[in-house]
Amino acid sequence: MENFDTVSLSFCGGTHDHKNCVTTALDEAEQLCISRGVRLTDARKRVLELVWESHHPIGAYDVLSKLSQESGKTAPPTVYRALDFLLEQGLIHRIESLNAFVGCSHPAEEHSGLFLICKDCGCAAEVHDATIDKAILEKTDTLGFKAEQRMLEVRGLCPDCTA
Amino acid sequence: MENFDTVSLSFCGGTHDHKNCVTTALDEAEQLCISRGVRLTDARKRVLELVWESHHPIGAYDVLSKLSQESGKTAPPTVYRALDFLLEQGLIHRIESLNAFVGCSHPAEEHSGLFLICKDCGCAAEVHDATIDKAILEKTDTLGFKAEQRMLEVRGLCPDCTA
DNA sequence: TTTAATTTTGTTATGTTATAACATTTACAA
DNA sequence: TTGTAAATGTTATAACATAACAAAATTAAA
Ligand SMILES: [Zn+2]
Ligand SMILES: [Zn+2]
Ligand SMILES: [Zn+2]
Ligand SMILES: [Zn+2]
Repeated sequence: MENFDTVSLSFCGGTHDHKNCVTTALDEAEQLCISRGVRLTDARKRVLELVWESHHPIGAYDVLSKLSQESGKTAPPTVYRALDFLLEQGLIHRIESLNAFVGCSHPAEEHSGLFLICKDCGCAAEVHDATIDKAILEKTDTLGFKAEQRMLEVRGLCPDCTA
Repeated sequence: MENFDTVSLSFCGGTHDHKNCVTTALDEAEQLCISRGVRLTDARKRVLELVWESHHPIGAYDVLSKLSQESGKTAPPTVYRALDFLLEQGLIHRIESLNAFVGCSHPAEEHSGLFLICKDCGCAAEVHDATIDKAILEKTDTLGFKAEQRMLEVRGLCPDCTA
């Protein structure tokens, strides 16, 4: 977890077989839910798939309109319930500054990522860094603040858009 | 900028003369705007005051309803324009995970804070840490990502609510 | 000091994101 | 198979934010 993970990196540049990313993610999600004794229902699985199929963070209402196209009229709670489930299970992340969601490529381990969001091409890469994690933890500990959840998002230009 | 600043700390605990905090912040804002050649109009100043008067991050529509109470019917753009101005000038910060705003107590220097948000009492403290800043900067630099804006928010329990 | 340009504010309407509340169906186990 | 819990459907509404254009106020120029 020390660099851009391959999937996220590919979002902003070279070609890759993204279908493969999606199926891999869905398979892993399926296994994970079984091992946890929770139900990855068809609706939830389809929402996860739609999030993964998007090459950018996707909003709840974009998911909704895709669902409506394929399954007829669908209402917001359907989507939000699925997204909530996926968030709880760590299968997706929410990007607060975009009100949007991205798939997580290592849902098995609990973690807080750093999201690099390109203001030009719109891609969002999830990266991890132990030094950052440690620095934040030490600060909150020192202050007597009991941290439970963290969001770290950086807006700027990705390598592809800087050139 | 190494610890909880006094103002923020006081939000979650002991009593303090918050009126004093507000007037200090308003005075500093006034000076800063003059020195920058931008106009802190009555409307903008009043919104800044309302944000400061709140002991918690305050939402745009809460500001709106206070304005409406005192000045008669007011529309959302009035508030959002003022908030946008204040954000541009660094006089307030936006907490993305709450869709809410807090006053900044050192608007003269450009900076990115770490916001500690108590899920129990709702207070939000802005703190700063050079180690964190450096760790994030190094990571983005290494990845060739040109960072422009950073959002770092931690949810949990503040010292007062932990006890 | 009138005029012109620019900035700020007013106003109406609408777009976007998210949840409450309650009914129905489905899955699963006793 | 029947009771229970979980998941989904449905309707309505809440909460957050901006587009577009008109009017007023400020500033700069003539
Ligand atoms: Zn992740
Ligand atoms: Zn880019
Ligand atoms: Zn600040
Ligand atoms: Zn607290």
